[in-house]
Amino acid sequence: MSHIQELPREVAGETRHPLQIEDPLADQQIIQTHLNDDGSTSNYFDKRKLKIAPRSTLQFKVGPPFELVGSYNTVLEADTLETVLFQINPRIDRGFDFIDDGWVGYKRNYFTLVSSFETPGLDLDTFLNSSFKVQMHDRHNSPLLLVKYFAVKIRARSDDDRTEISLVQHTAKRDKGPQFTPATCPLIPSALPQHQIIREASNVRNSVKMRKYDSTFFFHRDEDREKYNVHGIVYSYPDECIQKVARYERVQFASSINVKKPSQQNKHFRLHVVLGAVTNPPSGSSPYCNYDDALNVCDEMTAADGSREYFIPLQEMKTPPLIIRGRSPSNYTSSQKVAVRTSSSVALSDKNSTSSISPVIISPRSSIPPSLSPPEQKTNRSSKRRSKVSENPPSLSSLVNAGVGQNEYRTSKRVETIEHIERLYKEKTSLSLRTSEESNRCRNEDKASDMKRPKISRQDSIDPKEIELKPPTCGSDENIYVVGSLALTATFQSDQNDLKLKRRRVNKVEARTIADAEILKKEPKKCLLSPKLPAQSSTAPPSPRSPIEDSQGEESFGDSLNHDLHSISLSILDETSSNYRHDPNYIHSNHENIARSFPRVIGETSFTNLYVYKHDKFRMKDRLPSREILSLPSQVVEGDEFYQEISFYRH
DNA sequence: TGCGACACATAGCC
DNA sequence: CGGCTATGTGTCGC
Repeated sequence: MSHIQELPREVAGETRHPLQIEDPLADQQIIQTHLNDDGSTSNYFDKRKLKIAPRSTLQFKVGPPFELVGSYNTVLEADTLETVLFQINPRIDRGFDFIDDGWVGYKRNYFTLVSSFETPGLDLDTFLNSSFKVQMHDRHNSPLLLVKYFAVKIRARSDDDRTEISLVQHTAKRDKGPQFTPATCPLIPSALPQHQIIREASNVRNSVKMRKYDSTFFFHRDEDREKYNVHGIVYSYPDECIQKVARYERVQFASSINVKKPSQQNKHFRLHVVLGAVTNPPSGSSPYCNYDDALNVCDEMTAADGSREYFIPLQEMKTPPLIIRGRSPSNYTSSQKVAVRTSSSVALSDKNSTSSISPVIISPRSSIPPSLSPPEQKTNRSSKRRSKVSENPPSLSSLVNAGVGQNEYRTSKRVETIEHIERLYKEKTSLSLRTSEESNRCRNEDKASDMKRPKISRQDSIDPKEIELKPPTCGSDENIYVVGSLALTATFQSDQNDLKLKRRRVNKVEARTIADAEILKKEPKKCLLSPKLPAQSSTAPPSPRSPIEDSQGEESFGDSLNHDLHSISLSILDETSSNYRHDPNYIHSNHENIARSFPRVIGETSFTNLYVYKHDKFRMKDRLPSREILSLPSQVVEGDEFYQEISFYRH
């Protein structure tokens, strides 16, 4: 089903909010939410400005779309000699945020890249029972080589000087476990599991859950031995358990990379996914020795049994340029940094507390005067550092929370989570939110600021319906307080019942991004043509339901999806115009109590791999001109000419 | 200055 | 619910 068809008319149709869409303040939204194909969301935020807990589901997000680099050598079905078509199906599921029109990752953090491949027009059983030969395009006399198996591998390279960049992978044990280079992954054709499935399956240890996901990720050829031809390719794969999806999790760029050019400009990197056919070397002299180094046509590998194998590339895709932020402290903090002081855990655990007050104060790190900071403790490596939370000086607590009472102080290093904030609402606790400047002002001019904002008091309960998604205004409006993408507008309106109502509506809403609206506006015809391949449409589940067959007994996809949506429901908006812009004069109506915003311009195709299937050739089409900066085309079709960027593999 | 190593914090998993 | 696990990132010291 096409996203486009689900578009509410108000958004798809016309230029309903042209001014709002252009609002430069939209760029300052702290969290940009994008609806993924499967109904889950990707929440993009700048880690300089917002710290989210390492295990938060908000750390999962769909990364940049891949574009075709090229298709290379040809594979023929051995009996019919028909050409086999291939389609790599990659996606990034963790580690890259869309910030300021660019895709940004962190050198220290993991990313996840998953990929499957498909053979359009060739069903799986036929594939498994068939034999395949690969023909080298650049050698007239090249023999047809029998394909042992198909495999994908990933590579990274600098976009500026074209050098290859090492990738490293960790196990879940990280420092305590081994490091290794992402392996070439033998694969059989399969659809790519949806983003939500990758999330759910990311750290599964429970055997029931492992079984639940087994058929999604693995094919066991020996479980149905009679069904498959022992001469089919399925029996030349190296293992009984064959992966259907390559999951490269916990991947990082080599720690030695320089993320900036000598000029201090950001370097750009790209991640590549290469599908290849793996063969044995032909008997006698290897015809590849010439190719390997000079033309980089194929790579020699060593099989598990020690024999030589060759990886013959068939197709390659790559991301748009990626910015990698290094370890510089500036990449972890800024004057705009949003941190949170919350006693949520206290409020949540201290059921006996008579206080309903749970302040959440946003302030920059710099808002804590050094004199108020806990005294520095010089520690040796041998002694554990003390907990920053448990040893907060009470004097600071009383200062920061003056007039609030028994709330525990949290340092600005504390992680903010949307879940935290939402939980506070759910528990009907109060909260007050501040921008950094506001926080400072509050401490320094407490009474004065209270007078400036007579409607808001830290003792008052703030109704969730007063929450709006707004850009951080940093004091431009005294009645707006910002937390993440949330802004509280000072008002006395309060109606707890509305919350449940809104939540329900939020879960039903078919959210669209303004991005989609804008792209539709600019390129209505191109966008209405589905960018998806027929194969993608036919292999993808028709609805956001789990494709996993035996899922009883486990939390359903829908349930977990609801959790996920629930946790970010405050970011999910309808098409009301007031949700698209910062409007300090906005007056709440009963109709629209929870503001919702999708200000970032990200088109649907930003998250769809950029290729089209056409005349037995894959071509990168010059689509999405308004956002072409995201993915400079590696291939351009102009008239009958076909221009292609030089790739890892030259032909 | 940047990196390896260790440490802390915190949500998810079981 | 409590303990364990995984992972973003703070920090030390070279």
